[in-house]
Amino acid sequence: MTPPSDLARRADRRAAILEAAALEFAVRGYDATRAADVARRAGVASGTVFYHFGDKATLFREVFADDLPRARGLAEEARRLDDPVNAALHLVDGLAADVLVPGAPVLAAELVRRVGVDPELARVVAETDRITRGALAETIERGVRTGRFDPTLDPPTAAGLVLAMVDGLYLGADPEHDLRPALRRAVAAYLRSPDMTEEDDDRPT
Amino acid sequence: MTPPSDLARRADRRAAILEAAALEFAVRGYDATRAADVARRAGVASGTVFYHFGDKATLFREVFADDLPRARGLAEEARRLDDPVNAALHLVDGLAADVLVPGAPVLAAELVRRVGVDPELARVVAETDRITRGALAETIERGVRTGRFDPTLDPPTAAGLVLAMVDGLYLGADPEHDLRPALRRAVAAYLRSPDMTEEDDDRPT
DNA sequence: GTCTATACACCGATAGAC
DNA sequence: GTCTATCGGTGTATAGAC
Repeated sequence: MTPPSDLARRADRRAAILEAAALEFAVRGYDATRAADVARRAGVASGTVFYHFGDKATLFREVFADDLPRARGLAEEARRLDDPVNAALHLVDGLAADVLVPGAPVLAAELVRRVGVDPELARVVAETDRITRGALAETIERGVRTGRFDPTLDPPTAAGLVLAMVDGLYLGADPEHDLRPALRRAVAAYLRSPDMTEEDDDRPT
Repeated sequence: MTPPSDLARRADRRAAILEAAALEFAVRGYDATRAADVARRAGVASGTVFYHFGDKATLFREVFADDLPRARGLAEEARRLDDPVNAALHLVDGLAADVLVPGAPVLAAELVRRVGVDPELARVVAETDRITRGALAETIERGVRTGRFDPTLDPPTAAGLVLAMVDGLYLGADPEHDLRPALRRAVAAYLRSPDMTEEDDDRPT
């Protein structure tokens, strides 16, 4: 259980600020979110935010800190799935997991913009992208080789397109209509070998 | 030719400011772009920017002023194409026309964010979206009815997914790799009736 | 570690000369 | 119509008390 109080308290504070920051960034965007807003929502003073994170840019980066390990895990899982169709759809499901969380469109949009401004953030995002893109391209290549996918597909290009589809879902994200089932279907149709007319590619999440 | 000098000069100035604004917004984003930046690039004084556009929010909105008429024109063209496949791909081509212009990702991201902040902008974007989405859904419905498309497709949902794909292309936009050909292929594969194994859907831009 | 209070920089928008 | 000059509002980050 490790020493309870102080270390845990510190982590709690950090986590509270981080959660508040994610929420505020997601509704107001980066610039419009003031440190005071985050502090109020987290129930701390504005100075405390800076004590823990140094500056606002770092706070924003930390909101996305989990993405990289998550991407690694997802890539690993995909590699373990024998069927390329299942593997590709598993990647898509994992990447699109958060599309319906409120504020996702704004948060995604802000991420795109901040990447052009914050080189450290760009580095992390590029690495995450490299892993995801690699896993997807690898999966597609596997499908092409085994005849399950359209042999005229260029795996890196196809991977790029599938990733773009997922990104697009984040932008439009309407909580009323979950487009993820349609996305699965479209991805499957795009990748599938043209001569496999009938094939069941449904799979429970 | 209409009276040359003053009226034309005014329009030129406006256009110059608008072009400068689009460029600046596309690289720095909305908040980080100062009126002075736009003014400098346009070769005018900062006060002149406010004289022509009133405030920064209006300036940003005006950058997208062309989108609505463009959407109307595109929808009209699609309606005139008999073949649903050609019509759908024509819409996709038109919507994705600007993916490769430098700064497109940031501009697209900023648009998403500003829509949540500027109700007037939201109104215009919603109207543009309504037109595009309607034309696409209508086209898909036509394709389903005539047996060219997958009969299990729900036209509004499918339209939403196709629009999301296009949006996704704007986000990732890498000038090195034009994903639009892959997009055309994916859209065609997604919509196409599963029992039409062999079909030529290529068409010059 | 966390708070309060504030210094300092910055930028949108305006006023008024030309 | 366009410029120069400036003001007011705002928000990051820090300094120092507790």
